[in-house]
Parts: sequence; C-alpha cells; structure tokens
Amino acid sequence: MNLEEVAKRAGVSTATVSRVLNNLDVVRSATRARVLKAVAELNYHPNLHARTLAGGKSHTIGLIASNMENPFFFDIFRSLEAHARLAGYEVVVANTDYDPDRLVRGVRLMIGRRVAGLAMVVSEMDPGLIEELANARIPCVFYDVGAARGNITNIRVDYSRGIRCIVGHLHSLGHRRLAFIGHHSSLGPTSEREKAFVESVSHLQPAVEWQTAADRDGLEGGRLAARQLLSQGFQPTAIVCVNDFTAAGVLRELRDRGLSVPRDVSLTGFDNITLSEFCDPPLTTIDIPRDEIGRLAFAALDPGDEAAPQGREIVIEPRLVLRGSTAPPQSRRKP
Amino acid sequence: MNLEEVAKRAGVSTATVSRVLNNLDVVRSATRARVLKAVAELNYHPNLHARTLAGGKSHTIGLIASNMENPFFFDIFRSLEAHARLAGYEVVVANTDYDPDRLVRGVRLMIGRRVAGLAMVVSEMDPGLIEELANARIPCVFYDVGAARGNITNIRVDYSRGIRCIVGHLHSLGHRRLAFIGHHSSLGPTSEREKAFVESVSHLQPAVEWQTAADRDGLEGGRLAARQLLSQGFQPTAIVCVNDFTAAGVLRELRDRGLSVPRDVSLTGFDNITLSEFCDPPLTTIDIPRDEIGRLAFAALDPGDEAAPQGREIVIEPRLVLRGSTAPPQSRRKP
DNA sequence: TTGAAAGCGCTACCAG
DNA sequence: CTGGTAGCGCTTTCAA
Repeated sequence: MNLEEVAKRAGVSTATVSRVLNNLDVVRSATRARVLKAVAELNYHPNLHARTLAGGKSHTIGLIASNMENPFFFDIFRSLEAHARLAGYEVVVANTDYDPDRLVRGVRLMIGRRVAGLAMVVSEMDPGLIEELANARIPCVFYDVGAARGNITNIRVDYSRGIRCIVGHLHSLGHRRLAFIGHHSSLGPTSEREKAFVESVSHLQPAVEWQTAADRDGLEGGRLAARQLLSQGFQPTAIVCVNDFTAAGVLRELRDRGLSVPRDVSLTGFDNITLSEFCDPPLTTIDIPRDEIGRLAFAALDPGDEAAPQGREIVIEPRLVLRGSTAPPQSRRKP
Repeated sequence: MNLEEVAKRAGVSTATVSRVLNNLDVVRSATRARVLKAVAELNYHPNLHARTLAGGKSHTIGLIASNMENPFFFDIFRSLEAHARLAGYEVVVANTDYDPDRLVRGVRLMIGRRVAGLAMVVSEMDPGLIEELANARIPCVFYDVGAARGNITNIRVDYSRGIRCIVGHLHSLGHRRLAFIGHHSSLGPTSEREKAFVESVSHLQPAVEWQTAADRDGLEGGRLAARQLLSQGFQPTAIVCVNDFTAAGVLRELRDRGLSVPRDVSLTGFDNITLSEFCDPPLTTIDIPRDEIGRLAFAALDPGDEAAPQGREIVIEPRLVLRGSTAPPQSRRKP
C-alpha cells in the first residue's frame, strides 16, 4: 500500500496526495476530499521511513536512560515526551541497564535513526562515545555526565552538594556511624557519587565511622546491599542511599531484621520520587526536579527554538526534603 | 554522510560497502578492511530509515502499553525486549496513559513505522482500531482485550478467576464488608475488572456489603481513591485493589488514617510486582507471570519462527500469593 | 491548483 | 568477489 495506489484511486498524482496528507492547504477542497476518501477506503498509512528519508527530518527525539524501571528516569521521560509531543516530535527510548555495551549500541541506534536530538540520562559516559556524538552533529543534552561543548548541552545537579546536605543533616542529628549504599555503577573509583559521600563524611568534626556497599539499582538491589552491609557486623546509625528506589529496598531489609526506622537506624534517599513519600516511614530525601529536567532537556534540543541554549551548562540546585525516616540516634534497645 | 562517500573513500562501489556493513561474507578481507577503515574515519552511521525502506523490513517490534510507570507493564516490556534483542529486533514503545486518543495515535505510528509485529498491552480497545490493525496485516498480540483472529494472537489472563480467588479468600477469612478500588478505566459499565469483582461478590453466602471507588492508576491514584471511599463513611474490613501499584497507594492512606493492615483492614493487590513484596505489610496478591507474557508475546510475533502460534488464544492461569496484608477481621479498637 | 520527475540513502539483483 | 543500477515510498522543486 503506497502513495501511488492512493493517487490512482483518487484520480490524482502522488504529489497531490502528499500535499493532502501534509496539510499543505493549496489543494482544492474537492480534491482533498477525494484523496481523503481513497486514503480511508484503502486503510492507507504513510510509510514513516520513506517520509523521513525524503523529508530529511525524523521528527524524533531520542532518550537514552540507565534504568527506566527507576521512576527517576521515567519521570524525566514523561516530562520530555510531553514537551516533545506538543512540538510535534516522537520520543524513542533506549534502556542501557547500566551496561556500557548497550549504551554504545543505543547511541549508534539513535544516530542511525537520525534523531533530531538526543538526551542522555545515563550515569557513565565513554569519552570516545562523546566524540562520536559530537561528530554526528546531533544536538545532545547530557544529564550529569560529560561537559558542555559545540552541540552538547549539559544539565547537571550538584550531587555532591546534595549528599553534603544529607550527611550534614545526619551529623547534626548526632549520627557518628554512617553507611552509603549505592548501586554498582555508583561505587568504585570512577564514581562521582561515592566520592561525594566519602568527601562529605571525611571532613566532619567530630569524625565519623563509615562504610559503603552496593548491589544493583532498585528494590531488590537495595535489599541485598543492605543485607551485605549489615552482615559484616557494622552497625551504622544512619544509612545514606544513592537514590530513593534503592532506599525503599533497604527499608525492607531493615524491617526484616527488626530494625525500626528511624528509631534504630535513620535512612535517606535521593531524587524525591513519588515512592519516597509512600514508604513507611516516608523518606527524607533530596528533591531533584525531574519535570524541570525534562523540560530543559527538550528546550535544549528543540530544533524549532532559535533561542535554544546550545552548548550551555545548566545547573540544578538540590533541595533537602525532611520526612520521617531520619531522627537523632538512640541507643538500641531490644523490644 | 552516506554510502557513496564511504565507497569513494574506500575506492569501491556502494554495493560493496553495503555488503561489508551487512556482513555478507563474500567480500575479500582486504577490501573489507579498507571499507571498515573508511567507515571509521568518516564516523559513518548507516541511515536506518533508508535501510528499512530499501530492505523492506524494519527489524522493529512495537509495544503499546497503558502505563509504563506501572511496573506490571514495564516488566512485560523488559521481557519482550530481551527476547526481541536476542532475535535481532529493536522494540519501540508507546505509552497511552489510558487515553483512547493516544492509543489510536500509537497504533498509527507503529503501522507507519512498519513494525514487524505489534504487542498491545492496553486495557481498552476500540473495535474500529482492531479492524484497522487486522487490515494492516501486521502480526499482533493482544493482552487481555479483543479476540484472536487472522494475524492476531490473544494472551489472556482469567482476571475474573483471579478476583474470585481473592474474594473467596477474604470471605473465608470472615470478611463481610468489601470494597474494590480500581483505576478509571477499570470502573464503569464496560470494565471487565469491576464486573469480575461485582460478580464474585454477589454470589457469596453469607452475603456481603460492598462498594467501589476509583482514581488514576498508581500510588497517588490509590491514595485518592481510598480517601474518597473512606470519606463516605463506608467501613470495609477488606479492600480489593485492581492492581499492586494502586494497592501500595491505598496502603499509605490507610496508614495516615491510623488504620492498621491487616489488623483493621485487609488489603489485596493484583500482578505480584516486586513492589508488592516490599510494602509493609507485603501484599497478598495474584501472581501474573510478566516474564512469561513477554516471552509468549514475542514468540507470537517472531517472524523467524515458523511455528509461531498465529491467531491463537493463550490463557494464563492466575495464582494466589498469600502474604501479610490479609487476615481475619477483628472488631476495631482504638489503641 | 496540479502533475512530472529528481532525488533521499540503502539493498538486492544481475552481470562480469 | 565486485560494480552497476533499479527500485523502496515519499517530499519537493519546477512547470504547466
């Protein structure tokens, strides 16, 4: 089924059918009607690949995220998509699952699709890949990795500052034995996130003991990391989690061990996803405005926006949200 | 940047470049090497639209879901994608947010993309749309809506049976005042889900009082629906939720009202998503095997599989999972 | 207001 | 093993 068949049936040329389908209002309305009739009768659906190829524009924006299961990423997606749709763009997503190979494949896929713009919300970035992207001359926006340049805009949250906020809060409550629970790619020498924690924690007076652990991102990962941490005999009075999603899993492990939050252990998250407020107790966390990030990301990519801030760096300020999961430490008592 | 430039630089024809890029191992390895070198130097990325157009196959499978924020849908996506990737397919997702308009647009988009197969995991289906899909001659698999025919395979869960299971369980525990909390598209005259509850509940002996409420799908929706339900003065001893995601939100509202689960109110979910086990208390629910559904969906679409069960109907049996959120009713006492 | 035709970038077939 | 070339289905001048 193609334009030609429709044209034939409507008794016009393919050019005219194309005009009708694209709302180029130069077509006589009688003609238009005949064309539309033929389209409907034939159940015709234009081939988007042909359209993209001929038109030279894909009307598509790509989003690559580390873990769409984590509501943090999903929220950004939703916001980005809403803005994109208003402007007439589709958004197509690739999930990396924190796997560098899938990251590379995802980027290549997006370039192959000739996306009009690409948003990268991933925790790790290979420098070579950034180069590849820069050469591809596709407008890009990176969240939290890389540096602004030519066609690349950067949105970054001051993660360190957020962690400092949290650690400071706990320290001022009197906590002196802290733990950090990350996910795999947030631990290790290259990780901003672990570094942020370690630095925050080492400058404290009076000094604190600390330890770290990690598993996958997510509920199950949080539970397993907490299990590992607590099995080693370390008894933190407060646990700082890399994000809310993981923290919700940690909460479960603490409960299973008969540890009450915040009475026995204080717990913090990061991101302020909806789930954080639905936990019992609701999590003290850092608010990261995902809607805003999605909006800014689209604005940075929007080909229709001349004033789009290309190659800029945008900084988002984290904000501490106090809820029920943190309190002063108490000496543990068995019930 | 196109094949021709690469061909020129490598001193070969575009046909040869194409062969190299498609691993048609008929190319002399010296030639292949030269081509690959040119590709790398030029940072060349084949245009997937042109490829699809010329090749006639999109290597893409579409998935349309009602609410990717709900882990139920995400889990199916993950499973479907894993199987698809192994077979060399990309999967591209469209989210409808339970909006019929977005459903239609999503379907058209997928047809326009000439997907090799389309999985529809949505709760409502317009008959006209099904017709459109059938005419498009795209292999389809529907979850829980529509009926099997020509190119359409059907996977259905016996939702009624699941609900009957749950209601029976609660009734046998002694509950006589039940409520059903759905989401918008699960309530109303056309809804399978509400019907399932109402039917289950009306056949019970001794008889029970019941009521229903609904808001959006999700944590916030569950909370709001519960608020609405409980504000009306009805005091159910057990609440049956349309799914786990919503139930997790209901849990929060109950807690806020000082109602303890399961002491004051029993609560049930549906789907057995990971979150259901991380709630406090963990939810009694019905297990729906999302991995299996994703696998079956791909199998039904797989163009490479001759034995693919086209036009069949596949039935999935629900299974009751007992956890801590249900117990016999007790007379309420203030602490 | 409409039609004819030249591409868009790639694959696949036919020759050599 | 490699090159030439005819499409794939659509958009977009250029003429009429």
